[in-house]
Amino acid sequence: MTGRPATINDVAAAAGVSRQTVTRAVNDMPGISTETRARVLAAARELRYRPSRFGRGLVKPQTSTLGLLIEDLSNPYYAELASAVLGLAADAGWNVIFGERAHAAHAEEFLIDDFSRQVDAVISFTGIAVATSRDGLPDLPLVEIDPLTSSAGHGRVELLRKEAVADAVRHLAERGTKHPVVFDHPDPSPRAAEFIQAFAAQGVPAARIPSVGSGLEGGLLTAQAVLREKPDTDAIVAYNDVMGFGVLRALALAGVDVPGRIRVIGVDGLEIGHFITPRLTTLAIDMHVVAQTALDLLLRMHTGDLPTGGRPTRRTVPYRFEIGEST
Amino acid sequence: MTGRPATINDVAAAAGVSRQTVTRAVNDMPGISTETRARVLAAARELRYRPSRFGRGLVKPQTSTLGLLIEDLSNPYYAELASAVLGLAADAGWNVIFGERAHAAHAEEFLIDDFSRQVDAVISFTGIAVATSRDGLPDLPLVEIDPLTSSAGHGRVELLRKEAVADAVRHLAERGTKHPVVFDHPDPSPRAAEFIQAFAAQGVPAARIPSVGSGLEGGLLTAQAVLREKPDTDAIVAYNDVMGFGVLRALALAGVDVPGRIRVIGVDGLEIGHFITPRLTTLAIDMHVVAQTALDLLLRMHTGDLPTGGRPTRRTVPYRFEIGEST
DNA sequence: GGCCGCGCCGTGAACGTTCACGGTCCGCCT
DNA sequence: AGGCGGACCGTGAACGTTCACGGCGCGGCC
Repeated sequence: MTGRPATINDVAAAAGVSRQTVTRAVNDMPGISTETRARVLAAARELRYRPSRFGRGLVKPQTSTLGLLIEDLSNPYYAELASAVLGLAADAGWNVIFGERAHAAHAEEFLIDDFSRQVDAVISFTGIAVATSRDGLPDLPLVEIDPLTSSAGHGRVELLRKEAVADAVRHLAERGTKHPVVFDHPDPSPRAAEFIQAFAAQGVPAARIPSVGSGLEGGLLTAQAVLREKPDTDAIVAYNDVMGFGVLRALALAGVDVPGRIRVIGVDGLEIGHFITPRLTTLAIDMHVVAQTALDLLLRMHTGDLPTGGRPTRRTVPYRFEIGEST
Repeated sequence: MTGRPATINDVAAAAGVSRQTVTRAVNDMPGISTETRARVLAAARELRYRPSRFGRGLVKPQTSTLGLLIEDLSNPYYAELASAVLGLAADAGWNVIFGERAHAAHAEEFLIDDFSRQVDAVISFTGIAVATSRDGLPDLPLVEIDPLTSSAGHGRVELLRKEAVADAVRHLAERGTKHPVVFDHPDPSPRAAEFIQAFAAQGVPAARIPSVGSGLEGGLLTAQAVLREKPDTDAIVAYNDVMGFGVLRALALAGVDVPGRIRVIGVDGLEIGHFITPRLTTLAIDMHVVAQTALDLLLRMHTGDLPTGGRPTRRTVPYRFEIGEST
């Protein structure tokens, strides 16, 4: 009884009609009498019939599906992009399947074996390089946002920090910063390097601090470590806003005056940063623009307007420096 | 040239082999010589061939897809659940398609016409009642989380606030709260009613305040309005944590002492609430448990273990009262 | 009364893929 | 020399749905 799911033929047989009549009943098509429709729908209910999206997709103009691969949805930074992509994709008539790298232990194989088979194109917003082609098959359209490594993606949206970093560092220098520290991943990242270089250009030596942990907790712990080990620190550049919030919390707990004794600046421009006391100075970016750019690239790759092989197509979106109360 | 996408037959013809050989080449199957494989893959590349997931899904054991409908991904509350569902679903071998109500102007039709056709089951975490059955067809498995109205879903995860609300209100009353206000949606919600009722049980009259706007900004604006119009207010129950952050910001801007003059409490238990100064007192819930419960319900409906019609199956997850620094 | 039109319903074909099976060729063994 | 196994490749069928078309019966019009 609870064997394989019922097909349209089962329903047709049960109702004593043909496939086509079942289709007409199920899809609200004309050319069927009210009584027949009722009889067919009753049979469908009885058999728990649901039309197979595969059978249908084979015939009907296929609704396209986009895979969105992000690092961690619980970070508002990624959530904001995800939200923007979702809205734009819906407008374009696309469905969005999510993949989360943080929670998928087997991320790589997942993407290759399952994900890429369910999807017509991929937007990746995770540092790592993703492999989208199984041995020899043509790549599916892939747009990478802010990729750390120069990987195999053939559409790239690069987030320009240079200008904003310079503004931020100048801002700090003008306010007398002498001993700044720059939080970084355990592995050196270009982001931290840019800050340190910009400080150097202002004649200020900045120390790179590999953060202990990540996220809010990581920001807090790293800041506490800095307070202990580098007591003359007068500015902290957090790796991102979320860590910046953790830093602010650590400083508040330690009774450190911000920005009086230590100035704090984040990266991302999360909305909630505007509502925290003190309001976090940050490098902000418009996620909606990022999403729009990525999706535009992707759609054009999908229609064949842009190549999925050869040289990557690049787009850039700039950060802007946004002064809060924490500097 | 850039007409319809290439099929397996096109590749077979171009390589001068049969369909089956193309399958063998593409899927790494044995029984094909190295040279032939290379020739086929070259042709596939040339024609931009990608196997259709519909054609394949029709034959192979179908990977199931779950639709997750949430209110607004940019609210960390929903993002946390989404993240949890994503992880658990991936473990169970399910894909997850997202729908966002806030960004889908045409949410209802979207769900009915597109969404429900691409999906084998639905988890809905939005207040509104969703319709999943197109006229007469059997419902697909649907689990609703914390549904406002008693709607048509046949799996329900209800979030129990009663106990925690009582704890919170008692906590406030013990600390001498006399004139609390309770933020609410424009339309009266059960959540606010529960708080007001609990206050009444403690002999404290609480005022219901329909919030102006929602989110961080809404919390801020509503708090400012309260400061103007109800200056004797000594406690604010925000509708959720995010609004609570907005409230805290408004009070900080106005120089109001928290919790000295006004105590603030939120609902949700967001992680970031622990890192804000003052740490927000809140009603917390474990989103991972919620996700697990919902998914368990859903999977059992999907396998037919639980009915998708008849009386809804209910599960409950309790909030717990969590004392921070804001009360 | 014959013809047309319309409402209702059924029949082949097609969509793109994989599976089960059958065929061909070559080399090797007896 | 004949047979046999294995490597390689091709042929129908099946998956579940929709589309284009064709058939039937009935009422109305000339």
